[in-house]
Amino acid sequence: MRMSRTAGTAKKSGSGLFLAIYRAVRRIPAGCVSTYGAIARLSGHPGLARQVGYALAALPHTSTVPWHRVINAQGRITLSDANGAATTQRLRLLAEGIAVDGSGRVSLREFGWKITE
DNA sequence: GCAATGACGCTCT
DNA sequence: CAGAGCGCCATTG
Repeated sequence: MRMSRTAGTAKKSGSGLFLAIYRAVRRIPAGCVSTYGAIARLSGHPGLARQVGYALAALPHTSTVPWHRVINAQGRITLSDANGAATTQRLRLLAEGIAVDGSGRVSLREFGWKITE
């Protein structure tokens, strides 16, 4: 595992939750998107969908976690967008071949990650 | 230890 | 499909 522990706040928090979430997000194959609830569930913490977003929010730039592939169950990009992160995510998804409309909506029906492994 | 917050999920309208 | 309300739980002040 890459030293993603550089997650400043996350590393200090010492909660395995963050690490578990990061691992689940990394599990997402390219060209697919997953939901916070799914990540929480895959990470072994069902119901902690909110904390998934919290963990990603604390995610450092040095991390190789494809957080942009994580969206809400509605297939919508819900981000604080304090620094234009939402825009970044939209661009990244488009780069992955994922169709995102002007409202930041993605077709989970088409790109929603399906555990096929 | 309590109160407030948040990149959420689900149901109803 | 869009909007509003309620519930869940960990992190932070």
